[in-house]
Amino acid sequence: MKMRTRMAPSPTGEFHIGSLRTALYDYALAKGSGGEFVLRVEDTDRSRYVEGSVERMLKTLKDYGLSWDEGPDIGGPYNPYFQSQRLDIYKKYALELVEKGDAYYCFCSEDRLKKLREEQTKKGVVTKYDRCCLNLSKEEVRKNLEEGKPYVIRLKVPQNENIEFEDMVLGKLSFPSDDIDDQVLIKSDGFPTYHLAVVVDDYLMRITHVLRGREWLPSTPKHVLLYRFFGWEMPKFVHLPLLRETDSTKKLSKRTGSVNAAEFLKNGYLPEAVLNFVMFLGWNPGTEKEIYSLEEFVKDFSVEKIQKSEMAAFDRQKLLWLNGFYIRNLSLEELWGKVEKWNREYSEEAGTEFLAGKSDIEFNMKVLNLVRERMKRLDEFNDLVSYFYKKPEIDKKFAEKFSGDSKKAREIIANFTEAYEEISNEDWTVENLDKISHSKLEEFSYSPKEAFMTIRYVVTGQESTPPLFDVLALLGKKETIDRLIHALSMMS
RNA sequence: GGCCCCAUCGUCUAGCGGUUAGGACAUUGGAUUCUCAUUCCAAUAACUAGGGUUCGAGUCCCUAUGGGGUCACCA
Repeated sequence: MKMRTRMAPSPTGEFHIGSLRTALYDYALAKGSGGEFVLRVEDTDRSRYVEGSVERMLKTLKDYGLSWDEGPDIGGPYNPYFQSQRLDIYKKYALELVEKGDAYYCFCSEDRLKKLREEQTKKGVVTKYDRCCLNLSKEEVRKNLEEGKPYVIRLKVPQNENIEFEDMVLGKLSFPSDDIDDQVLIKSDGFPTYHLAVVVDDYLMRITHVLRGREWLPSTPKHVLLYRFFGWEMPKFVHLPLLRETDSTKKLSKRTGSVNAAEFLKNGYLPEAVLNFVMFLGWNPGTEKEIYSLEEFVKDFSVEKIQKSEMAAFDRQKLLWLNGFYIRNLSLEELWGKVEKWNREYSEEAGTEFLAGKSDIEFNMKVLNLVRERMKRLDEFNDLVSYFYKKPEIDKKFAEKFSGDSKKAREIIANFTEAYEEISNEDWTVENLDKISHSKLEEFSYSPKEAFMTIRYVVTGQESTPPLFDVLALLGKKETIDRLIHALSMMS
């Protein structure tokens, strides 16, 4: 069965990582069934509209490798895809409901509603509209309308009934209708609320499966009622687990890290890795496979395997591991491409310098090869390799700590400098450096640690680097000896 | 508070009446080693509690407890 899914974000801020998950599941369902994935902008709240957020959202989706068949940018058979451009449609349907007696005009002021809610809260009863305007006569309504009194249109929720529906994840669900408020359908500014707009649009756009976060579950009965009043067939509902931090029962929060989908890219995560990670936020194949490309995911994803648990944890530690895994499994060329791209887009913002960018590509690839398994994020590259491109700053005291005293440190450096000077340029290889260095170790009875760590530090300015002789071999004879001599002079 | 939902190693989870309760992350130990990583091997570690149903329950039912969602002219 061909499925049509939709992702319906509201342009009220940044694109949340949870929305990326919803989009991914929508995409997989549509693509996996040969159907269409549509994007629809739910911009019915004018007060919260954020300039440029639609464009940023589309870009983020593309950056993650997702595409859509219909949407605000490309249009489609059910134009337009901005709800703000469909006002007439919602109005028409709302009026149809009023006509049939399933909705009614309400002229209550927001002030009155607020007071009403406060009273109800104080009494400890369900907060809902008291139906003050339900029984206004046609005359009164007409008069109010003519006077230009602000109004809303409310759904007339039937009393004393259980509203039942089926969710594909949770199964049969039932809500007592008496707890459901007479939801506003059309706001006083003429815009529809979410509830009216989704139902109308999902129907008109022939959406077959509605995927959304679990927070929507309690308002689904309202939608069910709307489908019933309109006499429309309902789509399948699929409510997804909420996202939360590991070690916390709280929702995902900015304080513990990014929640913005685009920010992960900025922070050096690979889109493939984030996507792979996001796939498992509420779903898993029931097998032990956990590395998934988008294509594989589209093939394996099924609604049946979506978790029933309330929340799925966003394990940042695991995301980091996964990202490192992806980095290590890329070919050198692919990885270099990603490093370059990251630096082009984000290094300035991140405040790091892409020294390798000005250097020889062949050399760069060798450098990358040495550090790749030490990288968990793309942004770590620049710091990891800086000493290949510029002389390090070294600290005298620090250089001495490996051998215990300054005299010995100088001695080590001098002896190795001398030994290395005897190696010809052609013989300046990892194997030779290794052989000669070890023989010097024996000759002077240095421990491997004191000697090699001293050399490592004065040449690179770092305590941890790739294997020492790989580093020296790549750095070249001249550069290595320059640095050793410089260290010697500053230490004496 | 009302309504609704959920409950397995430290963490994320698999499990859909009979399993030595599986995997991954993390942790610890070992191998490799000049450091840091990587890689490989190994170890530790879980069914919230109490009642039922059943020959047999992590799995089905009830209750308690715990957690979460939601109660707007926001989505």
